[in-house]
Amino acid sequence: MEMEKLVSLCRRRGFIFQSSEIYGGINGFWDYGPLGVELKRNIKEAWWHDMVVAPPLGPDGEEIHIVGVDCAIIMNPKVWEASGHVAGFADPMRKCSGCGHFVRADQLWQILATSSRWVDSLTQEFTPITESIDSPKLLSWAKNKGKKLAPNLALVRNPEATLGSIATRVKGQADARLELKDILRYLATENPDATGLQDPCPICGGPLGEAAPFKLMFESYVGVEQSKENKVYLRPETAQGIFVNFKNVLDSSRLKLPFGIAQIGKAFRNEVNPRNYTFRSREFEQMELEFFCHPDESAKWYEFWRDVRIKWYAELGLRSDKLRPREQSAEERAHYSVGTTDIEYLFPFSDEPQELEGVAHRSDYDLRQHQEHSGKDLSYFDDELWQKADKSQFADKKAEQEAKSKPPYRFLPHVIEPSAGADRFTLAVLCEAYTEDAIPDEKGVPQPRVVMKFHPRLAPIKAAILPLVNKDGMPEKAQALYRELKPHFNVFYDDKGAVGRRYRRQDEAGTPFCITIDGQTLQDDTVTIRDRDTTEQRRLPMAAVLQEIQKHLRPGS
RNA sequence: GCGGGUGUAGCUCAAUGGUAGAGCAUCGGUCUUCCAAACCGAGUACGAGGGUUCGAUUCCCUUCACCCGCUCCA
Repeated sequence: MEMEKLVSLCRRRGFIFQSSEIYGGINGFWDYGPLGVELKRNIKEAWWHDMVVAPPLGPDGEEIHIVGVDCAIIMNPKVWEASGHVAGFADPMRKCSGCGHFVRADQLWQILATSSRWVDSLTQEFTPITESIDSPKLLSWAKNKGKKLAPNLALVRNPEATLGSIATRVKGQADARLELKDILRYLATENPDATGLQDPCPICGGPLGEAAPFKLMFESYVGVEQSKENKVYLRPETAQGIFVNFKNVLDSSRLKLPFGIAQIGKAFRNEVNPRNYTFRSREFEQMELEFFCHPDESAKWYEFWRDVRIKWYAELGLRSDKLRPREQSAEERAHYSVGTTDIEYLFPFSDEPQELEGVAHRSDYDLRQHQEHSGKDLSYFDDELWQKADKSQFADKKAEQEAKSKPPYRFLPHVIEPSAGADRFTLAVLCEAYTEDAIPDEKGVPQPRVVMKFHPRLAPIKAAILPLVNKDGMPEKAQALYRELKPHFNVFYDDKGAVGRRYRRQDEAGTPFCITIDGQTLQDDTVTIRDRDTTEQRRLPMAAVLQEIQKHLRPGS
């Protein structure tokens, strides 16, 4: 399936529009239309229901307790210092004046040494490159391979001047062994007297500009004065709102470990390059659970939530051959994580599966960070264990107090975080649902059809009520049924045009059931119910329609 | 951010330095007995800004958006 077809359908039927489209749009922002908002709401509600209202039983068959919060998008900026986002999200980047490429300043020399094509080529021909400066050979490299691989390198642009300046400079220190770094800087500089030694771009060899912070968090100001003190950030993830409220929730809800706190909400990241429709947006919605547990049990809960989450996607219709869990390697994991599994989906726009959700074992990293930065105690006291403890082992009150303040009685819980992207799952559901097939017309000739095969729980419209023709009392019967169903779920009434056309319209909207009122309805109050995917029809009493449809909307169905 | 490509009606696509067309879709009407029927009628477009020109949708510049590749993706 090509993405353009899906994008076109989403626009045509009102699933997704470009934000501020009449002004030419804005890169990385999207609006959900009438059908899209229902789809995404159903996704969020399914998540909330299946995670918060009625979570599955735990690994030992025990009940799991999860509560929700809804935190402000703008928080005290210290939150983002504690979480590491201010540092991590403002990496100094250097821009190449040749090709415009950005490179992280702190990784430049590592990238040059290991993954720059032109440096590779250079080091292969001059092994070891640091032994000597072989001018004729460098000149020949510059005129051949260099021309293709590093067009903006000083050595390539202006070999004579560059080699000349190297000769002068290096002469004075003939015995000094030059590091690769020094060589590359010489090769990148035409006129060191004017510019000083320059750092080359790993892509094209052009000179890099000064390092400047590249802000990945959106900034704003609280209050009218745009001063440094008033600077705030739009949250880049919802998780931190949960961590900083850990104590509040604990103190107000009588929860005991293990338990979870869930949140669905918007988050913002100033992505370098939003791409692939809504997949990488600058404003997006997350569905996050922070599950707090005893450190000794964290591995068990990590595996539990990972498996629960994979199953959830499969149940809501993502095909297992396109869905895959991928355990991150130790090098790939964030520094706080003891284990992370990405749940990935094979989108049509990519050859590689892309992340829908990350299930991360965050250990006690976040609570510890906030405890240190805020100076507030965020530890958990295991009252139950303390009650059971043999107090006679303590010499005096002081020893008792001492014991109470330490593990196993008092400790920082570990956290398992299943963090899902609502927009990404919505996109995956749209991709998965999009189907082209053919169904026979009145003459039996197969006609192409586009049908969105949503799981009934997620479908924006659950049923359409269609009078076969607009006469003989059929519209009245149909209206009565429409009014009966409407309070329970989204129903659509359509009496325009031929019935076949109306079926096709509902197919594109992904409506799982079409109820048709025909001549027989007038005689015995039965109607036909058409299955979207098979187009087969069954006849059933009008009075049984509500229950029949509801049967398919129940969680787990 | 760079390189390449694309911007004309809701969609798919024409034509043109001088009044912008079609098919499908949409809406209204006639009709109606199960999978985009027929007929009649209607509305809707040159992404934005600037320049050249008597006149620009067409040529030039800038910009914005989208697609592909590179890059980025705590």
